[in-house]
Amino acid sequence: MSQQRTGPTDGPDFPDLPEATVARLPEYLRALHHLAEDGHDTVSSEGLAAAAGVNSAKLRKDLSHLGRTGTRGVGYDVTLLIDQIEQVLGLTHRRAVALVGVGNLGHALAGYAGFGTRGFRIAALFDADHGRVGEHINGLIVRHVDDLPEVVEQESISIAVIATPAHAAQHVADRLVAAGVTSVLNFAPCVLNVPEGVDVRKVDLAIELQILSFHEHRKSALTALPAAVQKPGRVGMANRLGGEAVAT
Amino acid sequence: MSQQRTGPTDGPDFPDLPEATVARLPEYLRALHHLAEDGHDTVSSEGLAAAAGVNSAKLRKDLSHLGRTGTRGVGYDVTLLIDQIEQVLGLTHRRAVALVGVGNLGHALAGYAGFGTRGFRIAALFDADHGRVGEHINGLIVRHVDDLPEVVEQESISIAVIATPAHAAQHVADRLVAAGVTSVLNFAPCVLNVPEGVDVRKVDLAIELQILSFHEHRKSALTALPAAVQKPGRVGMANRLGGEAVAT
DNA sequence: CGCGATTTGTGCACGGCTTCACAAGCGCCT
DNA sequence: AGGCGCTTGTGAAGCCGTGCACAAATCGCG
Repeated sequence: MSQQRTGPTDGPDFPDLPEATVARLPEYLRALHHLAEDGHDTVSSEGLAAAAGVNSAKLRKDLSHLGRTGTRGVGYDVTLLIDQIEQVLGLTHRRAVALVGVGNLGHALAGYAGFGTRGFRIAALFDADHGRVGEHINGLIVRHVDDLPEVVEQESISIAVIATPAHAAQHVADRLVAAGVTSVLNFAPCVLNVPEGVDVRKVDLAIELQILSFHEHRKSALTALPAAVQKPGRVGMANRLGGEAVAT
Repeated sequence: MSQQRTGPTDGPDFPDLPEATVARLPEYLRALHHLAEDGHDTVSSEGLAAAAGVNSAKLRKDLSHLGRTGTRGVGYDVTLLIDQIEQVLGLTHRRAVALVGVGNLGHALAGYAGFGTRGFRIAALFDADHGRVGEHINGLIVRHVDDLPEVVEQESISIAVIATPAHAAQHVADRLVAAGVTSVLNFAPCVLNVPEGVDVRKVDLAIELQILSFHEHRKSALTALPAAVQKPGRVGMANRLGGEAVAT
C-alpha cells in the first residue's frame, strides 16, 4: 500500500507519515490525555516517550513529521499536541462504526466503553442470525446484515468491525465493501480479500498467544542448557510490528 | 542453507528466527490446517502464500529459516510443515494460560473456542472483585487474584492474559510477574513496565480503529481534491507491522 | 543584554526486512 | 537415461525504521 505524495503543492496538512509513525501516534495520544488529566501543561520528549513506552529520539522524529510542534528548551504543549494528533488521525469528529457479529466477542465489543471515549461511536449492530436480530444491546438494536447498505448509507459509516466466525467473515467483508465501507477491523481468524482502496487490520488472539509461546519456548530452552545470561535491568519491552487493539 | 547454526553450541532446533518471521508463522500454521482439512497433501509456496495473505518470496524465505522443508518442483508437505512450525512455536503441548479480569471482555475471551483449538488451555480465571470470585464461567471457577502464586505454580502457567481496566493492569502485571508468569498479553489500554525477560504484547481496539481512521482521513482528502488515482487490481492487503507490529 | 541550561529537531549510519531474479534441485514423461 | 517443466532456496539490492549524537533554538536569570 504505497501512496504517492500529493505532488509539488503540498496538501494543507498531509505529512504523508511513515506507517510506523502512524501506528504509534494513537499511543502518544492516549498518554497525552492521561497527562492532561493529571494537570500537566507541557511534556518533554523524554517524559512523553516514557509514558508511551518508546525511545525519546523516536518520539521526536515521529512528532517532527507533524510539523514543528514543540518548543526547544521547554517541551511540548500537551493540549496543542493532542489537537494536532487528533487532526492528523482524523479524529476531529466522532466516526461511526458498524459492528457485525453479535456473538460472544461481539457482545463484549458492543459494550466496550473505549469506543466512545476515544473518537468512535458504534452506530449499528448486525448479525446474520435471525434469532438475534431485534435484540437490544447497550441501547442499540441488532439488525440483519441484509440491512447493511441502507444503514451504512444513513449513518455515513466507513469503518466496520467483523466479529463473526471465520467461515462467515469473507462473505460479510464483501457485503460491507459493497455497502461502501472502506476500512475493516477483522477479529475473525482468516485472511480477507478486499479490493484496492479498502484497508484491513486484523486482530487474532491465538496468533498473539502463539508468538508469546515461541518466546516462552525459546526462553525455556535457553535457561535449560547454557548458563542463562541473566541481565538485570528494568523496563520491559513491548514489540509488535503492527498494532492491535482492545480492552476491557 | 546448510547446517550452520548461529549459536556456539547449536541448539537442537533453534534457528533464531527474525522477529518478523515469527509473527507470520502462526498465520501460515492456520492456513496449513485449513488446507489439510481440505485434503491437500502438498502446497506450493505460491498457494500457501495466497492463503496466508503474503508474498510468496517472503514465505519461502521465512520457511527457509526452519531448515529444508520443501521439495523443489513439488512444494511443501502440509502435515510435515505443520509439525515443523508447531515445533518451532513450542506448541507441541497445550500451554496453560491464566486470564485475569472477568469483565465484559474477559467473559468473551473465556468463552473463545480458538484457545482450545490452537494450542492453549485456559487453566484459571481471576478477578480482584470478590463479588465475582466463585462465579462459574465455561466450566471454570473465578478465583481471587490473591491466589495467583498458588495457582500459577500448580498449573505451570507461564502465559497470562490481562483483561482488566487500565488502572489495574500494572498492578496485576506486577503480581503476575511475581508469581512467575513470563509472557503477558495485555488488552488494557496502557503500557506495562515489566522486568527484563518478560514479554508483553498489547492489543488495543481503539488504537486499531484510530489507525484505520487515519487512512480514512487520508483517503477522503485524496478523493476530494486531486482527481483520484483509481487503480483497479484485486487482492487486498492485510497489514500490521507487525506487526505488525503488525503487527499489523 | 548576554550567557548558560535545557530540550527540540535532524543528519547520518547501521541493521533488519522485503523483493527481485535466478540458479539449483526434483519429478515426470518419453 | 535424458531432457523438460516446475518449484524451492538464496544472493544481492533497495527500502524502511531505529538510534546516536549534535547543532539550533528557546527560556530564565543575573
